[in-house]
Amino acid sequence: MNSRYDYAAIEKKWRAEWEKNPINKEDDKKPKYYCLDMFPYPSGSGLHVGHWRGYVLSDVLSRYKVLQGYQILHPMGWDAFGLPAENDAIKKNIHPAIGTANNIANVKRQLHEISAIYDWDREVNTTDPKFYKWTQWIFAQMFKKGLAYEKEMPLNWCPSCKCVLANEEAKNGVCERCGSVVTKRNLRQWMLKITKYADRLLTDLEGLDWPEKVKKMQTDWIGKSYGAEVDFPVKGTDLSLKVYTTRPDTLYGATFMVLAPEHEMVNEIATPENKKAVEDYCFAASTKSSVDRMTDKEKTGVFTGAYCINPLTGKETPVWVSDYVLSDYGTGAIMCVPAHDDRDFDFAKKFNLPIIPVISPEGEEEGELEKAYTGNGKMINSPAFNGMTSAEAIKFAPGYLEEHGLGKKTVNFKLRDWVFSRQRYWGEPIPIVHCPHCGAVLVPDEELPVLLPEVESYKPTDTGESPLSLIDEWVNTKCPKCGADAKRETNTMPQWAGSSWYFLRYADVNNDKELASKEALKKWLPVDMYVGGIEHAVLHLLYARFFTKFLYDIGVVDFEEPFLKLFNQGMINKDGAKMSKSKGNVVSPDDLVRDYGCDSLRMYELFVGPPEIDSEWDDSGIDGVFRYLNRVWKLIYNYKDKIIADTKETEFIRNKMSCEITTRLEALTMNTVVSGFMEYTNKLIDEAKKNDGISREALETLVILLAPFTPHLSEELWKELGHENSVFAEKWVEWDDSKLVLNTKEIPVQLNGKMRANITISTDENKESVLEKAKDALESRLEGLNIIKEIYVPGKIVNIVAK
RNA sequence: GCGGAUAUGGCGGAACUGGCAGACGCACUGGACUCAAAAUCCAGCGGUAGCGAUACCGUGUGGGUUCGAUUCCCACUAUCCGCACCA
Repeated sequence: MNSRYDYAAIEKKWRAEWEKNPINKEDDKKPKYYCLDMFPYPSGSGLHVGHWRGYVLSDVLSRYKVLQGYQILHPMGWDAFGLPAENDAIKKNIHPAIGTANNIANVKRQLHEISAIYDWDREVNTTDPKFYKWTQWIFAQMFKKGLAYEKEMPLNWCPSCKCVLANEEAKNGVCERCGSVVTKRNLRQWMLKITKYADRLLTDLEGLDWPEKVKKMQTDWIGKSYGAEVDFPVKGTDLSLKVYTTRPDTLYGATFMVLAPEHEMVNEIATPENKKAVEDYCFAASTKSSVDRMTDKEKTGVFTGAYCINPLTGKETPVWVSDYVLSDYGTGAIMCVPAHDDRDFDFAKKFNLPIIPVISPEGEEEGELEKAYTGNGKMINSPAFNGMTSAEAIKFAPGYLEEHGLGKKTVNFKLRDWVFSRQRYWGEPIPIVHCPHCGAVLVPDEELPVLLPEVESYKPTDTGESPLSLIDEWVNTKCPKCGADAKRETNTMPQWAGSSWYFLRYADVNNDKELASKEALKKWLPVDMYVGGIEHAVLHLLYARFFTKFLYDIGVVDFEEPFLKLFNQGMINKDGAKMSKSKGNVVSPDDLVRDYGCDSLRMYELFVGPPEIDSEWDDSGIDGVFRYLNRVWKLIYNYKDKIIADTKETEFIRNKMSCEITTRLEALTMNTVVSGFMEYTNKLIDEAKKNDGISREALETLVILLAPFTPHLSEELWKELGHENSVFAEKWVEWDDSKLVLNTKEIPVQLNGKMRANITISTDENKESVLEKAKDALESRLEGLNIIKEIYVPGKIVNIVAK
């Protein structure tokens, strides 16, 4: 054994050894553990230390589970469709498939440096026809069930990406990918009916072991609300306007109505003298950017000239049009209660509309309202509800309206259907043929995959058509149903398609009969631990849950939730900013592996801070971990031939260490695991020096505990301790609870709550004796004082209260 | 605007159910080894006063509960995150 810790040689040796003899062997006698990383997009700039963080964490867990006797599925793959590869292809004039393959090769090389126990035989790649065959197949099954449909409607259009965006990709009216301001465009697109699953997506969140934050984000995104639909007859016609409200209790206070500019009845009800103004307003609204529509706080609007009748008061309510009303939520029309809604209040003030309060705040005088009162209170001016509180009325009102045939109880969701087509080349072709006679016809399952054809130019167009539409020989085909001349769908699927189900494919990557066999799915799924960034809280994670639920409904999988436990690792920043090539603050793992070794970097990735919090990369921080591993090396080097029997102290330290490391590892507080290692190893080193020797149990415990974190070092030291087998063939350490306390203990003594002395007691010492000792220790300080109270918390602390 | 989270030395951060605040590490200071340096080892390292034992102050701010509060309660401030005209 070398006196120096030669990490480079050790790591090279064991990596080769594991290549020949993988430490994770499939064995159906063992329980399974599926530990999954969110698979990366193979970008050209490669991995930085921030990417390592999650991968190290999941690998530590996987190796820990190996030691606990599980068979592990810990796979890796590539989410490789998408715009960057396509844009890169346009720039370099190479096929995106080639650029993608190059990037994969590079990132794969970098991933090898982590020494994770990935099973590369199970690699998946979303751009591989053998894979996207099944992405298309899932779409086909959705089509058959009526969950995939075509619709023409105003959609989010990113002028820079030149394609439509899903609602989830256009938060705040800005493209999630490139930050451009999104415009609205009327386009015919493929939609997936995710809204049909809204309730299940909401209620099933409850049982998941996920961060509360993510559950809340999904809950808010789904946005379930309870209320009522109320019909307002349009004066002088047979028409009526349907509105949705969550505040049916305030119906007596509804003094006007507002329609979204896109509402279908706008034209119908506008009076001739107002028609021109209304049309002008609606046209202006249609050209306004989504951002402006969302952020303009100043209300605008136009009167239609029409009036509705408030069904409860019988009074006339003028009907207005304003772009603060959303056309695609509720009914696209609202009743306005300016007294109790901020937005309606602003509108009423601006256009001088009547304000009638119907809720009176408790204990306050009625008077001219300066702003809307949105709190609870007593119902007033509301014959049917007077005497109730607003909380009572809100429950009572829907039933009352139903009884009188004025409306009905309803729930509404913010979640919209998923816009599922993109006008770009580098994605899965949608397996549809458009026939002049039969309409949209599915490509039969047995003809899948519909291969992505070669094309001259990948450049997107401004027309809302995919580059695929330029390839006549591909576009022109026969209708699978009637054989007539027909055209292929030229849109492709969004980037999220493959990632919505890839975790199923790992179970059975080579299957060409099914997306995965029933047996394989039963064996490995669902995912026990899913590790990845928070940025997918409502995108990927919502889509994947939706796909899983659909596949459950058609009998492909037998579970409804794909990811039982989720962990979001924080980002690693440098100089206070997210690492990026353009900022030049990228820290490369390659250099650190060269200078400190993989084991040091693995351990430092965990030590840098609490794993769920964003952390700042500290260049010299890794020195501390490196020094620590050198101390471990020296401990074994110096004492492996000086083995003595366990002393009371080492027995205590190794039991305590086993207990602490395991508890902290289970809690995923990885930074404290590392500090725990340092703390207890330092203690063992002190003991070894004191006794000029140390027990075999102490050294072996340390080496096994370290194995998931520093696998190469542990293997080497395990061999140095005289073992033939791999350390990963061992069992995870156990400890003896009865050895977690020593028989004597030092406890603090306080006088009036201030720490004044320490006393040594034996663990079973009685209260009287402890207090006696404590008072002795405080003797001089107690002179001239009267003891008022004596507190002893057994084994913890003594506090004497004296005056 | 609404909702959520966080606040501890020069820095990253520990502290289990209310019980020695600052574990562990970085940086720094002094010492040993060395011709010298690096590496390593030893010691110190919240603030103020003191040669010193020690004393007082100290977990964002102000109050409260308690023998005892980083931890619980109330109010406030700052920062970060999510949502944002969803009726």
